[in-house]
This record gives sequence, structure tokens and C-alpha cells, in this order.
Amino acid sequence: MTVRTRFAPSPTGHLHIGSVRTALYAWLFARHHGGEYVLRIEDTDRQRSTQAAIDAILDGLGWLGLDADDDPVYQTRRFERYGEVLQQMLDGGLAYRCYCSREEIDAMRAEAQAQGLKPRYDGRCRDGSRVRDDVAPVLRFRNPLEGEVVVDDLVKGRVTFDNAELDDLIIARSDGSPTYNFTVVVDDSDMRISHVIRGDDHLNNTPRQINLFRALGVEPPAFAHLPMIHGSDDTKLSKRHGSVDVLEYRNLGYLPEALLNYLLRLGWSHGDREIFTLDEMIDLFGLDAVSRSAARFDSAKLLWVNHRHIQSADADRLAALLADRLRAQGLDPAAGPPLPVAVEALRERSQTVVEMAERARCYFSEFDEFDAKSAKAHLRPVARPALGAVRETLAGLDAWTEDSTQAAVEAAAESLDLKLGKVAQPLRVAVTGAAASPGIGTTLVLVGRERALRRIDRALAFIDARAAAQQAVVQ
RNA sequence: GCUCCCUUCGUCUAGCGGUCAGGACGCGGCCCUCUCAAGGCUGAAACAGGGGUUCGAUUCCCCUAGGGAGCGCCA
Repeated sequence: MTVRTRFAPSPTGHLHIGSVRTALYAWLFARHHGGEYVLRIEDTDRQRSTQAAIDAILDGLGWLGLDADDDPVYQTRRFERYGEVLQQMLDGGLAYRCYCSREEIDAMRAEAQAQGLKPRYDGRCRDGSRVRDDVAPVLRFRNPLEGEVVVDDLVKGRVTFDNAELDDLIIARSDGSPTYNFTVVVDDSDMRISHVIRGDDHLNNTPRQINLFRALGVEPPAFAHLPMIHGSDDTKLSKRHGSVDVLEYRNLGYLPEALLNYLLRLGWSHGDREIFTLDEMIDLFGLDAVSRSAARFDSAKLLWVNHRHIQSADADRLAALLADRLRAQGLDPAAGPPLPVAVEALRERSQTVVEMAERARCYFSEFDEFDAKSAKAHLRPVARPALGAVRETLAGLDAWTEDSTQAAVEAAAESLDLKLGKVAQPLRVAVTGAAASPGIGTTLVLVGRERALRRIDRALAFIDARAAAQQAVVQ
């Protein structure tokens, strides 16, 4: 059997992080089995569906690289087909017109509730004896009255439902438009979907859909219901737990493969492994290792996974991303060291590309003033001789490389009989404005010779000014 | 209320009858060290509760509790 999976979002907002995991599993399953993965836009709710939401879905999936093997199927373009099947079901006695008013249905439900039963339609129009011409009827599916439906779910295992628990669901509204459970079945059938992989909030819909498939004479696909993702407080994952919009993660400086890696591990495992490349994900993924319980979204771990992927990502690719970030901050990517060089120096200490850009700031533009705390700790009069000495040795350098500058700083320290930190720290604050940066040699190369010497002079002047001010206070 | 699903460290999870219950994130300590990171070592931290089955249950079964989902002319 050819594996064919689908992702079927309804375009009513942004692309939710939880939906992305569902899409990822469906995509990985198809890729793993050399099958196909397709997209279906469930836009039958005209009130809430928007083009902007469709664009956000396409944009998000594109960014993540979850490519489909066919053009997206839009449900709104398939009404003719739905009408055809509806008519066929009516003709074949598989469905019937229901003339109950909403008030009647409400009363029915209330009564069932009162009896301690599940609110459901009682099938009073089933025999066709209640035809009226003053109300537009809905179409209901003639669900089997007895027996049970067994779902051999690939994640949850065997789940059994009594047909007696199911009522005759509406498959077409009074205006003739088809409803969800019906369109899903027609589409999955027409699209020849072999495996329906979706959130477990749909598990309860599955027996109805299976009945519908059978009524239509179609062998139902296999089902795999994935547990949901909850927020850190066990409630539904929402904005309070960080963003739920995937595109926001792009803005935050996450790598798509890192987000995918994190989402994959959230509900699936392969022994003790945490980090996977895209190829490894495809190679190793299987529904059998999907966990059955809901997971909580943990942004701290996502950060760590992203950090790991930043360590192994291609430098040129990161350089391009860094350039974008720099420009977004109003900086000129050409106004500093070569970007791949900056990337190599900063990737180790950056959890996101945004953080990398922040750390890179001082290599691409001037800083307004020295970080107060850093200056207070390191730009003190006692540091003046060290800073002056290291300026001398640096200025006399023929080549401005990591090794040569590093050696120069060490030489200066040695000549004054100081520990390296006594020279490197004031120097670091002088050339970067703050007390944290890559190794001093690397930092000096990143800043560049002219800029470094100029900044050291500025720091020297800063120390002198401070000394003078203190002097004035004393007198 | 009814139906269905779920339950191992704070979090993600390994475990598929016999383990000192393992790993990872986060947190603490130590080491390394020019800072920040990274890295290495290390510590605290879990089988929801109760019954069975079994020589033996985290593992299989039942019940309870807790959590989640569904019960729309939404999807």
C-alpha cells in the first residue's frame, strides 16, 4: 500500500505550534515510508477562514520545509463533489432529511441530559414521516443503531465505541452546505489517504467517520491520534506559555530544524537521543514510538535544542541569517568583520540568531557608552597602566590576527607582571563596551585594528576623566 | 452528566515481569578559565493511590483519584 498522509488545517488564525507537530509527524511518516504527504485547507467555515491565515499556513510550512507532494486541496472548491455524494447518499437511503427545529433539538438534548445521558439526536425523522415544507431540512447520516465500531489506532491501540452512543450526525446544513465530519470522509477517500494522523481531540469523531466510510463503500484509512500539547500549567497551550504562532519563532531567531527537532521529541523518542538532523528524523521516525500522553511545552529546552543546532549549522547560512538580523536592527552587515568569522566566534554562546545579533552589535557599530557595571569594575585608575601598555604593544603589531593580538596582550601582562585577566578585562570593556565577549584575541580581530585602538584611547580618556572627577571631589 | 483518552524526577522521556528505575532540559556544586559561553565531573529530583495476577510488579488486569478531549446546522 502506498503511504499517503495529509495535514488538514482550517485557516482561521496563525499556524499553531501544536498543529505544526501534527503536520511534522504526518510528513515524517510519509517521508519515512517513501510515500506522499499532502495539504488540505479546510476552509468551509466562510465566516472565520481568511486568506491571511492561508498565507500564514503556507508561509510557516514553507519556512519549516514541510513540503507537500501535491497542490493544496481547498474544500471550498469541492462543493460540487460534496453535493454529488450527498445526493448519492440520499438516493441510497444512507441519509435522510431532518425537519426538526433548533428548539426541538435543544429540548431533546436537555431531556437526554436530565436522564443522565449524552445529549443526542433521537432519530425522530429517520423514518421519513415528518416531511414539512415550511422548514428547510438538514441532511442526517443514518448511523448504525447497534453494534460497535473498533478503531485500531496506531498510537492509542484498540478503542471500541458503541454505535448506540453515536447519533445521526448532520452531514449537510439546511442551506445545503456540507459539514466537517462528512467532508473529511469524502476528502480522505478521494485523496486516497492511507493514514490519518491528527490530534487526539478527533478520536471521538473517528467512529462516526468510519461508519461514513463504510456506508460509502470505502475501506477506512488507518488512524493515528496524537496526544495534545499543553501549556506549562497543564491548560491548553496558549500565548501565556510563549508564542503559539510558528512564524513568531522565526522572528525570535530559531532555526526551523531546531523547532522541528524539539517538536519531534515532544511526544516521540528514540532511546536517549535528543538531537536529530532532518535526515535522521526521517530515517528514525515511527508511530510506534509516539507517546500516548499529552506533553507540556518547555521553552527552556527548545532554547537548548536551538543552541545545539546553531553549533552544527552551516556558517554561511548562519551568516545570512545574522545579516538579516543586523539589518533589522538598523546596522550595516558590511561595517564589521566578515560575517562567517563573527558567526564562528559567537555561535557557541548564542542560543538564538537574535542573541547572536545582539552580541555582534559592538563589532558592527559604535556603542554609546561603556556598560556601567563593567566600567566600574574594570575601567579604574589601577587599570590605566595595563591598558596603556597593551595599547602600545597592539599598536606596534605588524599583523592583526587572533594569535598576534593574543600574544600581544599576554606580553603586555607579562611585562607588568600582571595576571592576564588584569589586562584582558579592562581591554575587553574598552573595545566592546562590556565585560563579556569571546576570547580576547578573537574579540580584537572582530573589532578590527583601527576601531580597537580608537576605543582603547576612548577608555583611557574615560579613566582619566573619572580620576579627575574623583580628585575634584576629594579637594 | 455521558462517552473516550491519558498518568515514571519540576519538564521531555527510556523502561516493553527480576534495573543501584537510565538519559536530556532546568537547578546546585566542583574543575577548566582573560570575561561570557562551551566542555568535563558531580549532586538533589519520579514509578498518583488501592486492590488483584505472579516466586517477583514501574511493567499485566480491575477500581479510585487527578488531568484532557468529545458530546454544534465549528472545524
